[in-house]
Amino acid sequence: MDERQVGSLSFSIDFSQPLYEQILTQMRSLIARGTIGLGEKIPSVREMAHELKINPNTVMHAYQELERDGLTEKRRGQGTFATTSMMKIKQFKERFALEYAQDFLENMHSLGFNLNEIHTYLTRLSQEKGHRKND
Amino acid sequence: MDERQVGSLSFSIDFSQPLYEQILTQMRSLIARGTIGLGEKIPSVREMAHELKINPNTVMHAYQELERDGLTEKRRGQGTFATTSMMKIKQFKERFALEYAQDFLENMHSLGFNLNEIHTYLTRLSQEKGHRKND
DNA sequence: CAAGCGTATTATATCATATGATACACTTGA
DNA sequence: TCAAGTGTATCATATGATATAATACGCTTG
Repeated sequence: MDERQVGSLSFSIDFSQPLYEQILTQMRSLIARGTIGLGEKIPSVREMAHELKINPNTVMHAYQELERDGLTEKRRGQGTFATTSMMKIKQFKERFALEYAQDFLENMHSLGFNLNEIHTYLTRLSQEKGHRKND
Repeated sequence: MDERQVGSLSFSIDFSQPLYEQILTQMRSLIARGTIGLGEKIPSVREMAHELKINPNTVMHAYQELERDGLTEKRRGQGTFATTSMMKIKQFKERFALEYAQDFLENMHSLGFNLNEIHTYLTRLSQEKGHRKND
């Protein structure tokens, strides 16, 4: 694992996943959580590539996905910016939360757990971790 | 999507995932849920390959993972059998349930949801689906 | 108009995935 | 005994995703 700063942002890069997916996931989180504010400029393709020591094409790949997610808006000659639409971020979060929850339910179901057991399991796990700070 | 019978078992194969992963996931589920009983013989590598119209090597790949999971035992010259150990199945289920739950919590967390919101979300979703039969 | 943007193209390399063919060692039942 | 059915191993080959590298174009701003 490798922790790198790009401007005020921190990215952790390893080899467990495709590089563009790691950038994508972490940028999504930064925007969804509001660490990057509405309309705020995000690092340019070249800057990201240089700071993370990876190829600009790889960063491009991630940035194009962000655009499809509705989380960013690109302005030619200026750069890439977080969306100014709170609604788009809300929609993104709803969409992915739904997907994550469905996948989770489906996975647990395929192991033979029913809804009661799934709830019990998640409650137990989240209580174990529950003494961490709220955020 | 393509639904195929292998002996008394049904497999659905598409191109959304690697073939060996689809076999692996579905075999895991069949054993974890008890559709395939303790010590029961599972289809041979060649039979699976023939019925699913895929390469034996691809089936082998999946079967070797099942072995590592502790869900099957191979007997040279005889075939592959579901484990006779209820304990191993229980351990498998615990391990994956933990992994699925942790991934889910982490994913939701990265979207900015806190534990309360996660629970609310999952409850809402499982209630929507809740009128399906228990199984 | 230079510097910094996103974008496009072409080439190359590696790895995971999948297929195909063949062969070997083992077990069972006829 | 031996044929048939097992798991296993080893080649070769093909494709797609991932990543790098180099280069160039069009747009925007100071």
